[in-house]
Amino acid sequence: MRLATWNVNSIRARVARTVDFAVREHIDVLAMQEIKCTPEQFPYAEFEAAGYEVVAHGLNQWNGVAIASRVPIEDVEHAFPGMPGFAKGVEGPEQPQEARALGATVGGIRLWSLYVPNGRSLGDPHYYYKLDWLSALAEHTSASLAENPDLALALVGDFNIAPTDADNGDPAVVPGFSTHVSPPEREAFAALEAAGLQDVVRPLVPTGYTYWDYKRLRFPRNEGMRIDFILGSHAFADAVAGASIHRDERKGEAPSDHVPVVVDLDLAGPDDDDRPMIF
DNA sequence: ATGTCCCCGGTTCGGGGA
Repeated sequence: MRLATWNVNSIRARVARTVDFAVREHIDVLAMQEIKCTPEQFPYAEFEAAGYEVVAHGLNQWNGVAIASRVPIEDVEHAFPGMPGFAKGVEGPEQPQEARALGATVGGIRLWSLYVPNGRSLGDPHYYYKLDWLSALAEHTSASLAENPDLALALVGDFNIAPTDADNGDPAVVPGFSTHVSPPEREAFAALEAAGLQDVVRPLVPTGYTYWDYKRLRFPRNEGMRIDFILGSHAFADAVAGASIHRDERKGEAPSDHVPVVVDLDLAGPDDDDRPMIF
């Protein structure tokens, strides 16, 4: 099975590109972030014509997450337990949850398509929201794996954190002044690993960015960031047979500012490979 | 160069977000 994650930066603006990629790369399950639409607005027809079922979670023009799959999508959740909410100028527990997490079981994997809050700037209420959100995510991960240590759990998406200095090539993102690289954010990312997850792509693709700002020629200069990840439990990681970061998807007409991250999985069970066999 | 791109409201532009 082939699993991908991609912050598409508006699915309506990029549906042809997104489906073309999924078909061309034989993606079985595609987790998307920043669909920027409601389920009513989602362009289902293009995905269905290519053989994908879609579950979408979006509340308005902001955020939004979805999963497209060629295998059945089951047990959908629109937030993980304990997920904090946020609203500008609103304090306390009455803050509404945003459309940043979509959980589903696909092909025996418990999958979360995640769009971690950006943080905006150090000290901004959104920055503390980001840290709280990640802390709750680590709590949920710990609880899930405590209940079933052999769960094939995958947290995928845009984490909005560059875990190491090598993951930041954007000269505007300055340690000490910028989000994405601050010690608390990196500690929050490490806490996900401590909860029982590992970055299954980095051992196979040690270098490379997944995002380049639209501004200031960041892509031609290759001044990007590695902020999109596939984190898996040991049962998931054991099935990983390959990985790739599709840098070319940042090229051409009207690209997203992020590119797809892909893993190939060797899963137990019946042959789920839809590619033609060649002898 | 606050340098781009996307959404919305309700319209040819400003605001918000990343």
